[in-house]
Amino acid sequence: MAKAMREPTFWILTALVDQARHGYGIIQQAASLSDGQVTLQAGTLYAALDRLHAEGLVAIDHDETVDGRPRRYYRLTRGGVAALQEETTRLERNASTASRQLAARRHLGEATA
Amino acid sequence: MAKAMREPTFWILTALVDQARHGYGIIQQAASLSDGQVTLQAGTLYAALDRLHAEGLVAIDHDETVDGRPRRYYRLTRGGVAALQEETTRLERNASTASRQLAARRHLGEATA
DNA sequence: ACCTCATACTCAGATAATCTTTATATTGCC
DNA sequence: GGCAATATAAAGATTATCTGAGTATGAGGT
Repeated sequence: MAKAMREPTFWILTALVDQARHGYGIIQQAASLSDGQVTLQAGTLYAALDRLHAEGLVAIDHDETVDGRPRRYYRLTRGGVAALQEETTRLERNASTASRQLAARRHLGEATA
Repeated sequence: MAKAMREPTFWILTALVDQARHGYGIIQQAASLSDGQVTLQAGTLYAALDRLHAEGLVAIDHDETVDGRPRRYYRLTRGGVAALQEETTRLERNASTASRQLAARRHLGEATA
């Protein structure tokens, strides 16, 4: 079965589509894009970034140091963009299949409890 | 963060929308609805059905015995229909957000590698 | 001076859904 | 006789994510 991307991973990629961002910036962008519905956990995020980097979906853009604290910026690779595009298409298809089935059920008077 | 439903779970619920089905029937319906893209594993399926039953999203419709082998039919509860509807809406929103971001990127000439 | 909040990252341990594999059993086809 | 399809169950492994703690700085409030 087509390996499903998990939600946090999906939002990380989506947050990086328009520009390179550092960890905290990704968390904020994901929250903003989802109208506050998505709150990425720090532990999830950095683990996922390591994994996505190893898989070649994100690359390290550059490192900065601000007030003695390091900041690492990440960006999508071409593979990352392609993966997100594929995933988006899959989500659309899944949603429309379920929608169609749900609509068909409604026609029938909703017998089941 | 809104607890994300995993794909196999999503397909099990979708396969049960129109009628009660037994395990093997669910596997076939999921394959059919997804044009062969989804192949539910038996181990995943029965574990998920137990879980979904415990959560009240699916109910046992009835048991049959065919050739000495038991067959258990499952159906969606109202809660199951509602959960699938919610999940479908979420998928649509997620997909359209990612779509919008991807489209915006395309405008910019795709600088990043 | 002290506290809290926002920023920014790291790591250890637990949880939970899924996957893999194995087992069992019958029917029908070649 | 053996293999594929039907049909379910259960043990063991994998893995992404979550929880929670730790480290550290600067700004704003009391």
